[in-house]
Amino acid sequence: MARKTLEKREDLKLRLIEAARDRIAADGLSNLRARDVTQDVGCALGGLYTVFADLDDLIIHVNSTTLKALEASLTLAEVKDHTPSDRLRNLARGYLRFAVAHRNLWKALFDHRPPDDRPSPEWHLEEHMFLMGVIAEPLAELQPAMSETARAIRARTLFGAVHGVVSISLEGRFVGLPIENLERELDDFILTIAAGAAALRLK
Amino acid sequence: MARKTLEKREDLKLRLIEAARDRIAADGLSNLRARDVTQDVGCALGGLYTVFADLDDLIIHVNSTTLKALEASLTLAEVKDHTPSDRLRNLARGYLRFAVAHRNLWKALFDHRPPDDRPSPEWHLEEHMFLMGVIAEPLAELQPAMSETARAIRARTLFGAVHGVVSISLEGRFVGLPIENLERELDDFILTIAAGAAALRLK
DNA sequence: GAAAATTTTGAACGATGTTCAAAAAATTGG
DNA sequence: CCAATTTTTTGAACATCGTTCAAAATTTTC
Repeated sequence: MARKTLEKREDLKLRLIEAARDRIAADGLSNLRARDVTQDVGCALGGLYTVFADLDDLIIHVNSTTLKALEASLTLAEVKDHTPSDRLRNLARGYLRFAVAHRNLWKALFDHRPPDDRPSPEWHLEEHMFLMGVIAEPLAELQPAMSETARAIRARTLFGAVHGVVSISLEGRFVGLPIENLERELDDFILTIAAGAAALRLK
Repeated sequence: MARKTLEKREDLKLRLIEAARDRIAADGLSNLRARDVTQDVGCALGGLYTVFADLDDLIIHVNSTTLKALEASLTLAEVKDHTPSDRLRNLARGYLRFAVAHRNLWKALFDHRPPDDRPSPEWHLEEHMFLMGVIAEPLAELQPAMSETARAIRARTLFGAVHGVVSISLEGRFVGLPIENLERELDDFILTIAAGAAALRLK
């Protein structure tokens, strides 16, 4: 009956991910401790290493669930029959709101650096790609003349820009500045880019 | 003769900063070890704690020198009698080139997170402000109608965007993509923003 | 030059991720 | 059903950190 043990392993895995997620959400990634999560789920310290390669592996799995939640959040905000500019603005807003609502989990997505000799696995890197994908769509409408590969690069650039703006807004010392102001600033930023893209297209 | 001991302390401080900088530049911030830097300068392990509060304090001083180098690099690229759009593009290029040339030192600027109960000192936070300052200038030309405070926020937004674009370009898996392509992409991005700002100004 | 003050030292401490031999539990065979 | 065997789980032990602090080394004072 190998079935039962497999299920138990999978169950432990899920419970560890959930415990780690709760810990990160509450105290931040830098305060995550192997001893804490194993105690939370009621297994021995070594138990963690029977289902995960190491703590980084566990964190990657937490980040994976966070990415899925972000994906759900963003695709929900997607409305097909808006202008490309509106759609990009909604995506940026959705990203900002998710970051505000799940600050520590969102920060963990980018604060986590796997050790040099053990980079993130391919399957996790690919999970990041959907972010580029959802951006690439409205971008295709905005600049239809662009080649597929150029658009992929541009989508990455756009995501980097939005992420950078959200990051610097939420970290720094400007926290306390009302969310509405951040959102308006981000709206303006996206609007400027969309207007610029449109203007250059006409030239 | 308190003079001599003061000088020696100051000298140790400088040598530790230099050793730490070399270590970070060579192996990255995450591979910096107190035992390594103290061995490099030839003092005891505890010696570090006679001139710095802790390792974070030393890292902050390394980051301070990096910021000064970045400032020198960016102000050098500044040419007053260009169009605002050109000046912003030059700043962005300068930022990208600095990041590429001093990858690990540049990454340390943002990877370093002081512990929750010991945030970065005020003097170091203010060192970041010059980055906003150099951006605010060409921005003032581009959007003269904007209020001072709105422009400060916009400068921060713009820096966040450029930093985000450079970050995502240099990290991710796209490394290996020729610098020229990154630079062209960044140029286009800045150009788009400048064109958008100009277009919206006319409306 | 001896006593006092100061500086430097590095062994020791506490915290942390990780390992692995042994204990516990589950499976198998008769 | 029980004993033998395999598998799983355990947590003490280890290695590696940053940090401390009493003692040694040095410098200053008188």
